[in-house]
Amino acid sequence: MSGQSDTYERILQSAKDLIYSSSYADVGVAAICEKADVKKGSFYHFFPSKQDLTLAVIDAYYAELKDGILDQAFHKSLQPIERLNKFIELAIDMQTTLHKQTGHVFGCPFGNLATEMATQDEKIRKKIDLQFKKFQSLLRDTLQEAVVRGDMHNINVDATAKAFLAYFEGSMLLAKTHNDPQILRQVLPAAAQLRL
Amino acid sequence: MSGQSDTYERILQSAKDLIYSSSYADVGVAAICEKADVKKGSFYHFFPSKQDLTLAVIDAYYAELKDGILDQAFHKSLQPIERLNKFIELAIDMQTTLHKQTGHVFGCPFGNLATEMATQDEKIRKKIDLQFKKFQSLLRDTLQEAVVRGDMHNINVDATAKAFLAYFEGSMLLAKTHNDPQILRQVLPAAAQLRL
DNA sequence: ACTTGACTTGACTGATCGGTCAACTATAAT
DNA sequence: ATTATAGTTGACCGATCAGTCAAGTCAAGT
Repeated sequence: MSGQSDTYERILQSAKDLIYSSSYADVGVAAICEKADVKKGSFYHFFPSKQDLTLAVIDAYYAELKDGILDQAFHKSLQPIERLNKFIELAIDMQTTLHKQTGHVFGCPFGNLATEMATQDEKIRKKIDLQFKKFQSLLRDTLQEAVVRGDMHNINVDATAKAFLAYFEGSMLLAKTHNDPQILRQVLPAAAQLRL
Repeated sequence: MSGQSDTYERILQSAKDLIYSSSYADVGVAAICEKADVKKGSFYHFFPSKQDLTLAVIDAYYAELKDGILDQAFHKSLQPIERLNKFIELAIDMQTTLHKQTGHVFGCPFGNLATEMATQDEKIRKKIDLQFKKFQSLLRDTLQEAVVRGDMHNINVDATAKAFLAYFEGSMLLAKTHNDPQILRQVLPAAAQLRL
């Protein structure tokens, strides 16, 4: 009744954490099984392939993002531009917390996976592309609401949403490459000022 | 006299192309050797490890970028802001050409490698971070020149340079994820308008 | 002629890769 | 009690991984 089996969830969780903190190619099925305390045979009972697991991981990424950040930041009680600022703030906090705990800036799970897999696995690329589109819609709607309220004039909401996401992903990459979340505090807030 | 040996260069070239078009983990030493028509023993005569090869590949990336784009775009005959626009234009052209030839948008070689390796290999992370810093200096100097000329006022040239690079890298990632260079034409030109 | 050192070759290592499979257990419906 | 189904287990597959090594070629220096 309550969702999938325990084993399934443990595999998914382990894969999500391991792939996020390193990469798709570097995390083997054996490592995922060990972390989940599951034998390889059980793994292939629930997932036909490593690719299928990864597709499920992408959904798990989005669910986690939604529960952890999106629902808070894009709450209707906030004014549209405040939502963008809240999202930026929460994203910085999360990367900062992770950095304190692990010593690493891991960046965006979607961006990481897309960078590695986009030219290698069409199914995975398309699925991440879809998540990006979902988030862009959220941004576009928020920007449109700001326009209606009179907070913005003469902007292309679609292009501005894309620009926001691009700037966000690039900032994450810079912080990851420098392994310093402070970079985010310096550049990321400007994302909410973007106007195309 | 004329640089390194032929074998060395062939290994470096093959590795550069293969890693750029897929990833570090996915490209094995065997594949690099086969493409370079070199036996594995010879590979390890020139490179102590795959990591050392990758460090050399990063330098090769920058050399190619310099010869192919930077020297043209940041030529002194252009006004500072024109240099930024020229860089953007050349980068779009290159990704568009590659897409026509291969059917894929590969994005930025530094961004790709950094995303994959930053949390896994400290030497590689630091080396890519250094290339980013070099490019940021180029941007900062260009922006400073624009300020001196009176084309920009009251901007933080250092933060703006970082923002430019972040926006650039994120745009590349979006184009790669969507496998469509048109995205670059829509969002990338706005990079030259960034002001922090 | 002899030595040196750069370079090449191919066979090899142990470990790990993603994935398979037959046998086994536990649960629940009939 | 019997059967069917879901889930588990551990051994196993061929391929590939990064890296090693002894033996050899070859050209330059003496």
